Amino acid sequence: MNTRVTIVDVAARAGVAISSVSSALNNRPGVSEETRKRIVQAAQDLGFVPSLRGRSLSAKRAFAVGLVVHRDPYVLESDPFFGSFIGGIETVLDPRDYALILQMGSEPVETLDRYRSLAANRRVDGVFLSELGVDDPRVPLVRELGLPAIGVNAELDFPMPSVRQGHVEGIRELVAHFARLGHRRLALVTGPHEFIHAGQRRRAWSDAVTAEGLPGGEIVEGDFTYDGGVVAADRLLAGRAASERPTAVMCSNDLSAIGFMARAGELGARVPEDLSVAGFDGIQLGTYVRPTLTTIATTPRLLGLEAARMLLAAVDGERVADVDIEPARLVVRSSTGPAPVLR
Amino acid sequence: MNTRVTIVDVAARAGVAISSVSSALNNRPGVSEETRKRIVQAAQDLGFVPSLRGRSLSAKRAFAVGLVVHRDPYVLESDPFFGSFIGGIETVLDPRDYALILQMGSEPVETLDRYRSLAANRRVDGVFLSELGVDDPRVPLVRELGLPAIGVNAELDFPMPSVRQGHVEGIRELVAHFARLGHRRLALVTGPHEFIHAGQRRRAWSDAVTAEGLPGGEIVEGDFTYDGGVVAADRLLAGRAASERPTAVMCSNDLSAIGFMARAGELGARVPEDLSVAGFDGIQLGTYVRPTLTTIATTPRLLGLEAARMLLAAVDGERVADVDIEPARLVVRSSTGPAPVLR
DNA sequence: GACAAATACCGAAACGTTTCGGTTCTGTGT
DNA sequence: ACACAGAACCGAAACGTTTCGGTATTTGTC
Repeated sequence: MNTRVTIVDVAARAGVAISSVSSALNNRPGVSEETRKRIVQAAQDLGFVPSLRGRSLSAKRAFAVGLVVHRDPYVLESDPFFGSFIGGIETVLDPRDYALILQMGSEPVETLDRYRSLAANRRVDGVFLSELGVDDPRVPLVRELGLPAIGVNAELDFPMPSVRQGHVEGIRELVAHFARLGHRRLALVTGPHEFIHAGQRRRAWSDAVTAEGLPGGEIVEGDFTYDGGVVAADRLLAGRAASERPTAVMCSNDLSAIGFMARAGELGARVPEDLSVAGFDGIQLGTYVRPTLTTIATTPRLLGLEAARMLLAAVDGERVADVDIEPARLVVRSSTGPAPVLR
Repeated sequence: MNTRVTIVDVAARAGVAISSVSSALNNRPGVSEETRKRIVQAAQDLGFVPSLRGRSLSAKRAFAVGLVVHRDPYVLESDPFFGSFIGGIETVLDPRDYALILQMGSEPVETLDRYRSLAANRRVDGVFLSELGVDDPRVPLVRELGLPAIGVNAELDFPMPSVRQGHVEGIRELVAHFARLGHRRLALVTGPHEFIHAGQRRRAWSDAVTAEGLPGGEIVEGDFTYDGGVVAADRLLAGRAASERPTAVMCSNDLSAIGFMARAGELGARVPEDLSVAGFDGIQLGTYVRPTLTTIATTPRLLGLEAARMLLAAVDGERVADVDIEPARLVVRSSTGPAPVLR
């Protein structure tokens, strides 16, 4: 019973050749308006849906794109990024009848193999490259595999098209915010140096601090986790007199900022009275914790949307230009306040 | 240059017919050991990878399975479940050369359409049904579409094969834990009643409370979010004398428990001195907050692993039996303690 | 009314596998 | 020496589409 209706059924019902059906349904020229109507009608009557498999073989396309996430599941757990990012991707993929193939590799090596097998049997027509590392081995790999790819928040000299959300503006706003509040002793908690976006945020921070004419301040490396924030708070606050502690800290993502705040409280630093803390990302959780977290809000959904649009264009063989979406902006909430008066 | 090596190339090099190559490479009988070796060698020399598209068309299979997530991105954001769940799925899919197609629908209606189009062009060979609702419309739909499916944490009378992780044991352990600590005034914060697992946890709770001979206590409906926990804390604690407040509360997931704890603190209830709070899930965040969260720890990775194994079996036409994985167990941390002494 | 050009339509090949029926070959038993 | 079973191998069809070259038909021109 369950034999699907194919193009030959439609052709038979409309009394034409299958090539005509194909032309009619794909709006190719060379078929009269009259028969086109008849064919469309027949297709509709029979509930014809072109077989993806047939199309795929003939068109040499997979009609799918790939996203390989290489993260520890437990980091992913609290990661706001991919949910919204994927949501944005879907928005574009769906109307074009493309699908998203998701792979997860915890080990970096494993990840490379995923790309390799994705390419080997041509399961995808293109891939996203997100969470880029410095000298990321995936870049030469996809190039070698001849796989169209779009970089997400890549460096400016990235060798393939890339979509970016500016971080400079937001960070500059934050530093200005700190300066206006009278802070002089700043500190930064970075992400792991092997991620390029960690380095980007770090440089933007240093530039902004210099531009405001403030002292450089300490920089400690975190790891984008809650725990990393806790450890950073220990490094910057534990065993120090109030006068030696920084009064304003930016953490390179919200999760670590939240960990930082929690530990700061335990170490006797009240937020924001003694210490201002800000994050980066704009995750929901930041509006729930007390005090609510000042942050630089990103829009991963938009990033995904634009990335998908670009990838499909690249798959179609178009030359696609880099895109900069609306930069991440400062969102002031209650974890930042005036610098404490020194005794 | 980029023309892929196909089975005919292999056949030519080995000096045999393509049908023999196919037989040899798929370990079908009817080809001598000698020529099999020769064929395998030729395939290796040429770096032959069978085309998924060709196989797909011929075998009438997509070699992919689907997962449709229907959640608000912002709930997903803090959701530990899918990261690990998907990780578990991949473990099984990968060696079998299957891929996972992920779709996200925020609207329930949208979700149904996703399943429909997934089935219409046969993009997947089967799907997972997770986060089941009561009278979930997806069930009749996949049935009508003739799509193999596996339920995840479905009810016992679920009409298709399903993998479950027991929640009864852990909840019974938690209630016993509360009883042993001297708590008599209990309360439960549920999930939205339209999710079956919310109902399941609620019933298990009531049963366990009765079994321990404790008074029923209050039950308020939450929504699995941090905010829902905050609201529930207001409902149960605000404007009440200590003697009227519950002394032990279980929230139906960790995120809402964390929200509950935060608000409880603001309302002057110290955790765990005045009030014991427990969650359900076992997310990483629960080990970070202070006090660390007592919870009932689930293992979504195992759930995904088993679900994928079952789905592939179902796709192969096997009759697959339900599977119960190791139940979720109580993990006592520091958010629960002895009941306060009444004045 | 003849001829060229444009249009509508068709048939077959191509995409890369698997499968199935058929042919050739080898070896066994009589 | 012959029949015959079984193994090894082959050719072609099938899966469902798109594309391309070709033929028949219409239209337009002089």
